[in-house]
Amino acid sequence: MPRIPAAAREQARRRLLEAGAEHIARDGLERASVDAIAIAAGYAKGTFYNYFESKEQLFGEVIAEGARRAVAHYARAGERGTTRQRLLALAAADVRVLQEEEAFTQVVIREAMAFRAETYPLIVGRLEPFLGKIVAVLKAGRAAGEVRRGLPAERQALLFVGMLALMYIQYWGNGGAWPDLDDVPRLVVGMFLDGQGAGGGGGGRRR
Amino acid sequence: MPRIPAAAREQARRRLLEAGAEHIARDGLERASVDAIAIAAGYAKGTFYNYFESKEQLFGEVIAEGARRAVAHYARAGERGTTRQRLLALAAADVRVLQEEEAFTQVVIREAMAFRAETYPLIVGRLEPFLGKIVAVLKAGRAAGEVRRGLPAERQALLFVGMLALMYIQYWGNGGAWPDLDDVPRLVVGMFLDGQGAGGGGGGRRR
Amino acid sequence: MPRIPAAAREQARRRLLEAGAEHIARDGLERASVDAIAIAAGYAKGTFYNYFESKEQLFGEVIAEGARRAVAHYARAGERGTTRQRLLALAAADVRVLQEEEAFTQVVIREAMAFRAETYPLIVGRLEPFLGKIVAVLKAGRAAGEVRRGLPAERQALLFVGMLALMYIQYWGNGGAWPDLDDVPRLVVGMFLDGQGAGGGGGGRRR
Amino acid sequence: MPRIPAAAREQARRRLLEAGAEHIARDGLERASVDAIAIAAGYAKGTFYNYFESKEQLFGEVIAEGARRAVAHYARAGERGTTRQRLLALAAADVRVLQEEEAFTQVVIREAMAFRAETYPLIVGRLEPFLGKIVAVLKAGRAAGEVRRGLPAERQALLFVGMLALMYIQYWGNGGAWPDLDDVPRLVVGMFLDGQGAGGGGGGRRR
DNA sequence: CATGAATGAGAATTCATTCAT
DNA sequence: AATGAATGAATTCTCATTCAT
Repeated sequence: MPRIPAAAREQARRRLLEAGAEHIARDGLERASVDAIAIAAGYAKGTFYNYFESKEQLFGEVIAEGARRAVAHYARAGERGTTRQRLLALAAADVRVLQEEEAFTQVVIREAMAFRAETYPLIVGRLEPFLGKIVAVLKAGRAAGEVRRGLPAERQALLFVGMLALMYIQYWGNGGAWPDLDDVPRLVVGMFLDGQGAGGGGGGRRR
Repeated sequence: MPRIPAAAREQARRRLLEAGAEHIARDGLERASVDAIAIAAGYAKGTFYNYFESKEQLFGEVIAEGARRAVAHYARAGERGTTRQRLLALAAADVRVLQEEEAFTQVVIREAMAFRAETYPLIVGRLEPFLGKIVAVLKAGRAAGEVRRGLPAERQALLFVGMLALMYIQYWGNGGAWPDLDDVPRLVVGMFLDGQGAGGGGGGRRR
Repeated sequence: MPRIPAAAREQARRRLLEAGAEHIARDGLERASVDAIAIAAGYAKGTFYNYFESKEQLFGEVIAEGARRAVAHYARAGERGTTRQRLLALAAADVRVLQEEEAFTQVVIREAMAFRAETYPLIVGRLEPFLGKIVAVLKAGRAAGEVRRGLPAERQALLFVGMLALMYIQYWGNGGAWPDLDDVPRLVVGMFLDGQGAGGGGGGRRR
Repeated sequence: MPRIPAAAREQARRRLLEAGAEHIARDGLERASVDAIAIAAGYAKGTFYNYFESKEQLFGEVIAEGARRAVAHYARAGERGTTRQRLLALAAADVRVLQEEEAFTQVVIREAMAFRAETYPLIVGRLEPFLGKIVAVLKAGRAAGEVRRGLPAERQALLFVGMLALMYIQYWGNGGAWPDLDDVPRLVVGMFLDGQGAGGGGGGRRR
């Protein structure tokens, strides 16, 4: 097994994946063209098929890769502190993923929101590691009396990531005008734990 | 000028609109084919173009019609009671729209979540009447000390509908397994006002 | 036979014919649409087919009508004087036709110039009456020694109308800038009889 | 990058261009179908679009190519002799173009005669080189007293090519029966310089 | 491996023509 | 007679995928 070729091969694949993510994020799966992706990656059309079986397979890989990259960020977050602090850390990690891998994140979120029976479980599956972390934090929080028990922790975790996604959608939808990405963790965690009713804890002070 | 045609014409248009909503909801705008829509409506391909200028125009009309039908439901909701009660009524109205016009609602939500710069403002515009109602309730709630003031009421309203959409997405995404649509108003309003932290009211009173 | 209906019918037909000539002149046979023609004539699409079997048939009728109207003008021209004078009168009659029936004339000339084996004989046939007049003049001219005998008079006549058409084409082709239509008879007859060589008469001074 | 392809590609393009010229010459731009052209060239429909952006672009290229091929023939004609001899040589060169590139020539002439504001200047532009040659000959002829000065030389040149076109149209219109193409230069130059009046060399009675 | 020419299924759209009212 | 809704054949153009070099 030649060592360099394997690396070279991996690099070509990576470039195609990145280009694919960008095009699919910008144009959607249908409109993104294999030709344009290959060229953006610096290859000719035919080369694409040396690395991916089809456009759909690329799409799956983009989602997988997006999830993989996210997990790397989550790994070091949410370990310590109160439930609120740990959730803030997880949300901040997610925002960092968005900032560093915007195209991949957009593809994942857009597809998640398309709630197509074919891809929805796939995506939930991919998000599993992140969700798992959140669930762990929430369960600890429930044990500590910091989190309500009305819903299963797994549902709560889905709501949490859903609220993150809502923020991103707003952010993308109005061209970055609101919210400031740095505010997102505080906003989401505040919303998630306290709600907008007047009863709860201290909503959103400082940042 | 024929005598019945005005009505007949309207009915044909309606059938195409319904079929269009269903196909676009199921397949997305790109994948939905004019041919299939026309046939599903009981017409030949060419007939479609006697009623709509293009697939894109149909899409716009589907969204407009979806918004129109929704508004009719909202009209009678949210008039009286505490903020919580009024929000429950508004959410219930939205759920009723979903139940009665599932395809139209799916198209609107899916497109809203696709956050495409071209359609996002359009959709927000269409939702204006509903948002307006929510904003009014929230402002009254803020005046009564029942709603927090950390965010502008308009942002809060967007979060509220966003959370409704999240529920629908879950609902569609796992084939109707959860949540039960009848629970959605309570879930969303509870989440929106109280959050999942342990501080607030008693989370889930059953129904 | 009801008298008025017959007249009404004739009038409807006439309006469709005029509208047809204009649209075909402007857009060409392919691009001209039956729908647009009918509407321009003040009728609905279907009515067109009460008067013409098809768009192609309309086209034939437009050509026939164009020729018919032209003949009416020629009828009174070219009767007397020298060959040159008589040709001038015929050319002037032709120019008058152009001015009064521009759409019909354009259709006829454009189609003649498309030299399609299917329509070319048809058109030549339609032009027969005009050509006949010219041939008569030319034959008299040949007898009088005013016209050369190198070619059959029929060929000469075709050249003569061809040269008229060339002038019209220039006229239409550059938006009416040149030649002035009033100059056309003098230009064409001068060209036809004298050529541009230096031998002959004095080309073209004033008019 | 393949080794031969440059040549192969050029050849494919050429075949499509030829087929396009033939179909457009026979059927006109509207009626000619991309599908039929591709098949006539020995390719599948889609291949056409690897070489041309649209049918309209092909059309433009056919005209350009027609002009290009013509210019090559003109290059060596009309250099020496009397005005009559030089015009004969130019006309002969044009006839040779017609014979060798009949389809291209037909397209150019048909389109020129359709006097459409969009293409007319284009075509006149393409003919520029040929017209320039004629103008040069005519100007020399005027200086030598062999050509009349009634019209600008540029107009005279247009008349000259117009008369050539008239001959071709007759030729095509009646299936090649008349005139014999070899006679065309003599016919056209005779007509152009001397006209059909009886004066011949010197016989022009003025008016 | 890379390339890019060739392919052909598919999609949108147009429009002449028919025909029931 | 007039109407205009319905039709479907035809056309242009796109693009994922294959494959010979």
